[in-house]
Amino acid sequence: MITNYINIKTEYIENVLTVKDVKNFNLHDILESGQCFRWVRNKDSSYTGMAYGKAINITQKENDLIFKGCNQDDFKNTWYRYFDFETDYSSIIEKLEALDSNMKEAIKFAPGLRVLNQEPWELLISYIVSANNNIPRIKKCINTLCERYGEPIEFMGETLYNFPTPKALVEAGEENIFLCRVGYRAKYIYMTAKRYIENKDIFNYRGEELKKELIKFHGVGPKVADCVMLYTGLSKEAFPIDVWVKRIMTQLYEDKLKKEKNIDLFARKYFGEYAGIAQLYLFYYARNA
DNA sequence: CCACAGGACGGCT
DNA sequence: AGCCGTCCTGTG
Repeated sequence: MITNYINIKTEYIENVLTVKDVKNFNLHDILESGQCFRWVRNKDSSYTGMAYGKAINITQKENDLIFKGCNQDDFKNTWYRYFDFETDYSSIIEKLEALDSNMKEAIKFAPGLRVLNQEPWELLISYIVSANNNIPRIKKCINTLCERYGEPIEFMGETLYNFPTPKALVEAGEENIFLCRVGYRAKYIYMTAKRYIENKDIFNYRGEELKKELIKFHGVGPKVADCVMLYTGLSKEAFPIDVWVKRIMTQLYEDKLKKEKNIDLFARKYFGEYAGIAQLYLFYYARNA
């Protein structure tokens, strides 16, 4: 069974869905780019993970993506958007490459990167955990929270876990959250879960208004707010600035930054509506090149 | 044992 | 408004 979507086409046989001839898509780079923390790489190089309550196993073979344990509705309703297939990266790359040779080089290093559309609540907590923390430990903390307070799901002979609900974290309490080795962030996580239950509608906001609302949560500053906005797909203009991005931006755009010393403002003017995508290329390039 | 890495907070000026 | 000590854990 063949189905045509905007930008891609898929083939479906017995719970295996193949996306054919993908362009600007590298599964490994996308899932190891620091924007998500819960995907597990298997020995056969496939990735297993969950989002929006659905478990999946994905393998990339050249320009084909093989989704195991995926029916056509799951792909249409969840994974098509999760992997941002609705966005035409070729045209965005063309625009960014036209800006300068720095962008050209960063994109050339990992042209298969994409910004995922992840779940807002999960990202809010995940990026509170990420503050003042490194990626292996962030993953460990989040996995522990999921194993202890998330709903278990059986998938291809193993047990996966949904991300804990706000209610589950409130019921766990600050002391038990602390035992997941999140350190002083336990208080932030607990308070955020409580506040989120009262303010579930915040993700109806967009842009600067959403950022202002996000920063009202304890443990959420400008960087965390930008990450949540970008990696949920709620704002592709958000430009999260961590030490790596700050380092590479001051290095690559030294002259241009003399006029506009606020990196965030400069980036949003310079990269425009795709600042967030530019950030991902630069971040990955700065960390791995 | 110590130094360091990683953002937000809160108290200070 | 900006500066800076503190928070916790893992690694070298």
